[in-house]
Amino acid sequence: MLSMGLREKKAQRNRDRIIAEAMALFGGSGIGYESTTMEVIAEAADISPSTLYRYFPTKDSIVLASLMRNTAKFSEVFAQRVKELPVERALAEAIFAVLAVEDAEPKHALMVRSILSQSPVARARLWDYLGELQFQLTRQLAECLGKKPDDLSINLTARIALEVLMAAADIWRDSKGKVSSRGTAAQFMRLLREGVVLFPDAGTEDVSKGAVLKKSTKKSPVRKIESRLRSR
Amino acid sequence: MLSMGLREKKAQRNRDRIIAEAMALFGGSGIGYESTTMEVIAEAADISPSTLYRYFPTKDSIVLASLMRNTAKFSEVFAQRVKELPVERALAEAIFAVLAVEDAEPKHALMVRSILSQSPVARARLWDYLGELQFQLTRQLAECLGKKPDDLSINLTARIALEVLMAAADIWRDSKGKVSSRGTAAQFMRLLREGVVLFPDAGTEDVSKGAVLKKSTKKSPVRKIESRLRSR
DNA sequence: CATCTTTTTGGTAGTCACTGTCATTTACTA
DNA sequence: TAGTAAATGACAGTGACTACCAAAAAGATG
Repeated sequence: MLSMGLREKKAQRNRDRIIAEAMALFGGSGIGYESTTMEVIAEAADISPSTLYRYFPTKDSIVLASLMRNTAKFSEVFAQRVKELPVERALAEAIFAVLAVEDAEPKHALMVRSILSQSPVARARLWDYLGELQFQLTRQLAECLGKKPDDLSINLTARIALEVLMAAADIWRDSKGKVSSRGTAAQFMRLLREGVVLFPDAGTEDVSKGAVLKKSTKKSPVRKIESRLRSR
Repeated sequence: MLSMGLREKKAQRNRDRIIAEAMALFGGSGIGYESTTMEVIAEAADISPSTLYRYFPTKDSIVLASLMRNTAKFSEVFAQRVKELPVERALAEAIFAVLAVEDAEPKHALMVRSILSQSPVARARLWDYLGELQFQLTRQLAECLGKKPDDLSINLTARIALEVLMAAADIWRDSKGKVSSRGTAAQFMRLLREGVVLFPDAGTEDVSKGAVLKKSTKKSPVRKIESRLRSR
């Protein structure tokens, strides 16, 4: 019961075969993402279109399956490293780990990026997936630091971490693999550490008037609560 | 010649009518995004499907047109304010300006967000649009600060600014409009200013070995702002 | 091994977003 | 008023994706 039966083995074989054939058709020496129909993919993988749709409900899910093999590293590495390292180090290493995978297989990574640039829907899926990653990371960070998941500083940190990851990958892709993505990420981290952030340290109050958080009441004369809330 | 002829007037009327009818059908008391076919929209707007496709090449472009009316404020306000204010203030005001528009029309904003959650393709378009915004902002910032557009600190600043904008909007949406988006944005800015950023100040080099960028040889002054690292 | 059940597969028909073409109508112009 | 260029609408596709049903394959049971 524990070992895979003939059924599951076949299914796994089919899944791998579909991804391989599809990616070959999509990028590189193939015919491009848009002009590769699901029928063609099915034919290349020796199954019927119906069955293909049963394995992958949408065309872009094939690309996503390929992409997730890389990004899955993130949460994994972070969860492991955070046990023995300070949070910020674990975060950095998780970022480097994902980028290292892409560095190791530049052809595959560039192909995925190429497909992404061809298909808005694929991009949408990636975005959704990043949202999930962010959600997950937020919870992990909250747990490590003993804060609530809806803490704004946690939220911001998770967002920025993933933004650094994406930014480094973007710049790497734009340079066609010439600049090291890990180097770029390291520079971003240094910039963050040094405080490049361009935000005013005063005067935001008048612009964001009425910016009271949560259930703070409608009592108008409590302007000072604002500063108390934000000074923490 | 300069004044709009009958043709352009009619076209404008059609555009407005299409957007209005479509948005009514998509959200709120309508029948939802997916189940509203282009044919139905055409019928509601009193034109043929062919003509509808001539006005809006894709279904999601109708949503996007509605969304852009808000986000267009960003570059506009920034370009204007940066003339008389320091860059960081102008950036903050641009963010607040966009959020203010959403605050002013919460029903419309929530509807757009609802549609976005229904359609991956619409999300993809929004993402693409954000990419353009980021590109534009990067150039604007570079010009203001006298740096090259491919400067990493510029790149990072633009990304973070838009991330703050999106984050505030996200949180506002998740709270169904209860928390002030401008207040949240202000808090994010404060956190950034105080240096919440969780990144190590040493040891990144060994992980990102070989990560040498153009002029990265320049060793920067080590400012340890990190003393305030969130260790609570 | 034969039989029964469950899962997997393939085929068929349909919906809908979107494209291309072409004749017709409509707004502008000489 | 006639002529031109643009806008429109009808029609016929293509391709992603869905729903449905019958046949084949895998597993369980006698």
